[in-house]
Amino acid sequence: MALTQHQLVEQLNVSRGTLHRVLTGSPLVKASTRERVLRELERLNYVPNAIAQGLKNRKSKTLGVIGPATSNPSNADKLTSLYLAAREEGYSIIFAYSDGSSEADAKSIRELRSRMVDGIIAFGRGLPEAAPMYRELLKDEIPLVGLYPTPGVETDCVYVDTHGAFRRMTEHLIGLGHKKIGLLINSSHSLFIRNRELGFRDAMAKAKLTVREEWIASATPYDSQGGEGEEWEKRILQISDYQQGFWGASLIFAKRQRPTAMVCMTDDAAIGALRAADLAGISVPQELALIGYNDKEDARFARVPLTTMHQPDELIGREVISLLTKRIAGQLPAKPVVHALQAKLVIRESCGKK
Amino acid sequence: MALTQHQLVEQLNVSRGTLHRVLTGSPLVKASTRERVLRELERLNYVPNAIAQGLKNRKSKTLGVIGPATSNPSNADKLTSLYLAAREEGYSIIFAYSDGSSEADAKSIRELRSRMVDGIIAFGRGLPEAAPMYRELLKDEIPLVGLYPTPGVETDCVYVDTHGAFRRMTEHLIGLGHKKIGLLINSSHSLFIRNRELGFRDAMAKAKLTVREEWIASATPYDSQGGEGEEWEKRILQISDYQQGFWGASLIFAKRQRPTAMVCMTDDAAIGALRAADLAGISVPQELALIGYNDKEDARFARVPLTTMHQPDELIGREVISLLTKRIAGQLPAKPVVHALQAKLVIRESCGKK
DNA sequence: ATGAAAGCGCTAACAC
DNA sequence: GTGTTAGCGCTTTCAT
Repeated sequence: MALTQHQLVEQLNVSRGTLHRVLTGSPLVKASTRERVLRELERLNYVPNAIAQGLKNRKSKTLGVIGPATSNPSNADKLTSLYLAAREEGYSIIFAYSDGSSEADAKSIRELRSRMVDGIIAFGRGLPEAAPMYRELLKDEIPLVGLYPTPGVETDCVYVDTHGAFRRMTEHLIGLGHKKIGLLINSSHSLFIRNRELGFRDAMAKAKLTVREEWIASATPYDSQGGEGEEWEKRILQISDYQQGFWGASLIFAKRQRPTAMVCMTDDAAIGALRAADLAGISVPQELALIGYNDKEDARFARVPLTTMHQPDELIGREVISLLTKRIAGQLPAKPVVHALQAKLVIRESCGKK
Repeated sequence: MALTQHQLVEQLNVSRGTLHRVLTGSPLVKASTRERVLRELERLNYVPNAIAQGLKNRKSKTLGVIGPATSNPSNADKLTSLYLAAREEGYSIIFAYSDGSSEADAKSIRELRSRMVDGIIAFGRGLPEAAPMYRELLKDEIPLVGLYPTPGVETDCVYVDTHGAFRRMTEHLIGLGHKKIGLLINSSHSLFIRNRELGFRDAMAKAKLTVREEWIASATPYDSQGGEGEEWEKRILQISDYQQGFWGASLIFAKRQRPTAMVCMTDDAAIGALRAADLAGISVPQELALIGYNDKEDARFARVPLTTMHQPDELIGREVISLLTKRIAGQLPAKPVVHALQAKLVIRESCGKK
């Protein structure tokens, strides 16, 4: 069905060598031959067989994407920008979704290795549990770039500095005069989440403000007191950020004393908190300032438009692909490159105008 | 680096034939040999080279996904379920995002053809403009299943019946006693959108209710009166559903007479309308009932939890893959299979409880 | 400037 | 029950 070079050679009366030279733009071809061949190629709509090329070159020109790349709009945007940047460089993307469990990861890794991907991009949340998988990949010397640092894994990484972001969010609130500041977070052990809390605590400490633990709502599955490991992480993931925000905030509102501001894990959590505040008759931002994270579109259209942090998702794709292709080409020193990008504060109404 | 059968054969003291027979589970191998080989395979962590297999078998065991597969949470969910179902069948997914413009489509198609995908899944919105691309694919006899019917294209298709869904949404409102019903829609020429309006009009006609055109807000780019073609579609896409809902509703609220209920294109549009209502001091659902479509998580957490339609996104993946693999295997009659799934009404509060 | 031929890792048909 | 071999479509080296 699809045209092969073999068939082409017959039709065009040239040798495979010449055909190949035309195809690769080598100058060692007579201009008239080149032109004729090119014209025919166009007419016959020849598409080279990337599978055969891959086998021969031992480079498939594909990149694998592993992890929960579609689990939220921000990740989905990253995936899109990854694809666009990869295509510029002649790479295709093999999508190997994984919910982050080790069986799912293992399956995906096997799949990608079998497809001879030239490199892998790992969506992850910085869970220590995921380290063994990454290490296996590194052992095989497959170029790997992470979208969040995984504790105990030394690899290339392009990520948004959530620690710094939450520091700045908290500072924003402090700058607005708030002293009684709460935090809506969850009890995941992922760095992705833990760093948010650390950023918050850092800013509070730096401003010599005391952190009241009762104002930290660390959402936890209803029927349990705490836990760890994959099973635990999975259960946390099952509670949506909205719910975490809603119940977390409701719990805090029930205390004798309330904070005047809350730093929220995500926009969704902030929107959940906003609803809880509405229901409790607490006005935002007058009685309670709320700051979110992600700048998803919903943030702008929340009942009170959310002040939040915007992540440069579009940029991430470019950075990752640029790093990964250089790594594949062996143009990078052995030492892993870690590239932190900064989120940007977007001021809207949920902390008061200004 | 990666182990090949050639190397394996040396280490294991068996022939390629026997190795292959073990690998494919053929019974024509002495049990003891099989066991020994299997054990070694495991120990050495052999992963077959899918590229070489693909070249040899002339089946890459990959499926291409084309179109805006990450552009909204519903599509992203479909992509995930597609991946999971495909993996069950031994297929990998090549992700070829396209915004739906013909250049982007053409690039993606070329990419997928070059990768020898065994089949293609097309995310699309039922735009007549997209027909030529699909037809090119069909001409090459690449199995193709669409996720929405494209006018003028005869191909396998698994989709959610939005026409019926909007009929039922409207009927729900009518059943609640509403007679003055508006519609928030946009001016895309895609079937994906047009069918919603048709469903609405059908239900109104059937109930002998007059459709007041002034209550139909058909969002249009600000600086223009109408248009068509790719450029037009692209501009509409740039206006978010929230904005379309917000401005569309605001426009309707400004009329001398207002509807008592509105059917909204999507949940986001409904949330936009809800905000417009809040700002205009119109209470939902008492003065205005609002019904959305998609049941995205935001719908449940809107200020007034949205009554909406839930799409079986998880199911779609299975259906599509099942259809596509059968088509690839030649187990289907030539006549395209079109499979419409039904969305389900989810009653919450935005139309009044009940 | 052009052509011929070997081989990437795998499968399958055929020989033993 | 096991071994051998030709070739899938392409690239690349070497010869002409």
